[in-house]
Amino acid sequence: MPELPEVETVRRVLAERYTGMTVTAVAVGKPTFYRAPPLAAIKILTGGVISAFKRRGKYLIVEIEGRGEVVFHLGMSGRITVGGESPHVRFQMWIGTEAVRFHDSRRFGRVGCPLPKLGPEPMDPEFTPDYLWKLLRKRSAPVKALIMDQKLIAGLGNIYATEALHAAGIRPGRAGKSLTRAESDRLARTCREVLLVGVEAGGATLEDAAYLDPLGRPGRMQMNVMVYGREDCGTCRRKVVGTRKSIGGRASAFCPSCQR
DNA sequence: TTAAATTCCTGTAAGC
DNA sequence: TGCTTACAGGAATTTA
Repeated sequence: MPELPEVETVRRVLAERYTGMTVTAVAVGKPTFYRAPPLAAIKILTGGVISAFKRRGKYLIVEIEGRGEVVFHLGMSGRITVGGESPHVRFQMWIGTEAVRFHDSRRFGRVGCPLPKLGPEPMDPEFTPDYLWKLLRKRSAPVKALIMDQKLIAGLGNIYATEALHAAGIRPGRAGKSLTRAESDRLARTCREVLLVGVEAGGATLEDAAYLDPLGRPGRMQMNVMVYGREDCGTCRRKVVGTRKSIGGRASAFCPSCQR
């Protein structure tokens, strides 16, 4: 599922290919994909010149010269492709002669939604060890739920939160306030690192809801995954412990040996 | 204020 | 083989 590195990879491909070009036409898919058609988005995009593709957390933003921005969220099964058919096309725009399509089988994605309030991204300057420490020290919620809360930190989903906690040697179910200052500092560093490695690798293409970039290319982050979706820990080879729907209503995994 | 539960939706996999 | 059921996921919304 697309998290920050996957969305960033999509953004880079689109920016490289289409910045400065005109959106010649727009079409929406089945009405069932929308509670209400994204009329404002259609109006902004149609005939507009793309000045930039931006990203905030897991949100992709298309900026149209002199008109404003249109926000996309890929949800968990959302994909953007250049050309490419599927029964799940919910939005498409023609840029030059190419059709850029938004597919979304599970319909958790959004087109033309408002950009919500988001916390800093782990690579932002304001995401300091102090910032994370102040956030965790008074909270009783599981640390994994806290670092996945987009209002607090933007960009981490289940895969990267799981990996950051593993790299920091912290169990996901621990209360935020149970972490020591040293653990919190370590986690601040690993949150940033896993995302940077993810971006560098072009995202993670795992078996479930496999992510591909707009040109159909897989990412390479799965090579670096140590616990998420694995049977054995990539560090010590011991059996990974998985729990379902336990933390923040989501499945969790950790290595009982590396994460004390 | 915070935390937990519920909702949305469908492809996939497991079980009978 | 064909059917039913449970479950995964992000974020908005509701309830406690």
